[in-house]
Amino acid sequence: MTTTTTPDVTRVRLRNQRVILEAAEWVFARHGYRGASIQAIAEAAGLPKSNVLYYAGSKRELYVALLERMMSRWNAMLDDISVDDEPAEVIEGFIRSKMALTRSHPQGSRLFAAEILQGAPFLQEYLRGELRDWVESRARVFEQWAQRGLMDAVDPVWLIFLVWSATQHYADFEAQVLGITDRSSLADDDYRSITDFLCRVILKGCGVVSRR
Amino acid sequence: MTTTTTPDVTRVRLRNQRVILEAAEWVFARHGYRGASIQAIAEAAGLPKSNVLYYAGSKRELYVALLERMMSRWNAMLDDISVDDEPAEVIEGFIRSKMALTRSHPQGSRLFAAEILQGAPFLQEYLRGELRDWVESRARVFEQWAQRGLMDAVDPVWLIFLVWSATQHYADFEAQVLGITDRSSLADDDYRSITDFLCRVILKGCGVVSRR
DNA sequence: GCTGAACCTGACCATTCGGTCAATCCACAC
DNA sequence: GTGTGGATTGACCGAATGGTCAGGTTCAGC
Repeated sequence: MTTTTTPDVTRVRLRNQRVILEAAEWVFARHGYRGASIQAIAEAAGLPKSNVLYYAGSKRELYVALLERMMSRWNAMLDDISVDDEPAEVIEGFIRSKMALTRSHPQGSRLFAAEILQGAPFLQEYLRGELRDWVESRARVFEQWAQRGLMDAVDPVWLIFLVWSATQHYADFEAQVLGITDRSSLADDDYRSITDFLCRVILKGCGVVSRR
Repeated sequence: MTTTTTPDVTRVRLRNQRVILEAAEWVFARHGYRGASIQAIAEAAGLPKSNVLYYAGSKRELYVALLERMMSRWNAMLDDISVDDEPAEVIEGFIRSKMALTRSHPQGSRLFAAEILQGAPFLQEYLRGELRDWVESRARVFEQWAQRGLMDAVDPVWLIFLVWSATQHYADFEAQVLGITDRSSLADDDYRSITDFLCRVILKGCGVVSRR
């Protein structure tokens, strides 16, 4: 079984790494990179501080690992589209997949928000690289749709930001949403209601017409 | 030259308090409550740490003072409306005033975001109190407008959150917006373009009709 | 049951944290 | 001058920070 230099991937290793990542995501999302302490992460994970550092290496490595995990989830969502696709389907799918990501990984969304809030020191490259390319390629398709009269001629970049912000909100500002709506948590029904609302308003607001 | 109980020594006091508040808002917005250090605030203000504490009292007092300043700006924006008002005017004014707040006080917006991200420990009361009341009173008006056929029957609370999130985004996620759009800052023209986009899409998306 | 690698962790380190305090500075009224 | 009261700040405190390390335990493979 033993083959390379990397330590054996034991069951206990996987379990501890998972526990540590979950705890760290929670603490980093709540308090940001600087505000998070390894001691707090260790307590959330139910492990001694030394044990956390044994697996994580360092605070920075742990943080970067979490960002990379979240970025890979983002990338899995960023499918490509073609001008021949159906605008309504694409934009609705865009909203729904982004909302699903917010719903399934609220901690990761908040971690991302905290990273951007501090000026995105670890994500500059990603933002100015592949994410920008993805936005621009989508923007070109939206513009072509507008030229063909399939939707209004709105700025496609602002439209993308609108979808991102409107969905992201329910993770990042959850405390505000819960406080104002007098809930202790958002249920599946709430998310369905919000998603339907956003699809309806944004599609109509952009004048998206179905080709069918 | 006024010679009452407060001599012009207060000028020094006011100046330092202002400088400290600005520096603290920047650091707190970037790193959150825990992640911000008084030393960092002092350096940003160009003052010794002791001097910052002399005026601020404590880290907590400084943070609370900043939150209160930001909340008073929020409240100044939260005008009341009546069912007899013009829906298009009210909602457009709502979007524009929120966007203006984002534009004029991005640091304060980010501070607010960081506070919510950490679970709003200092703002629970405000969120569950006057802000909730304001949202509910607005929501009732929106519902009446929908009953009268002046706009679509969308959930008014989700609509309010949509406006908040879409505008807030350009302060909180500024680093992302700048990275993706390849800008070094957002100009007045950009803000005008974004605001017009949001008014157009959201008004149309809610089916707001003018009574005129 | 032996062995070695992986796992675990209390003790420790230098630095930074929020905060205190006494000494000093300084502008102005007397 | 001299007193006065706020403004200033370096020195200092105990606690917490990220990180290291030595010495221990556990356990699978032989």
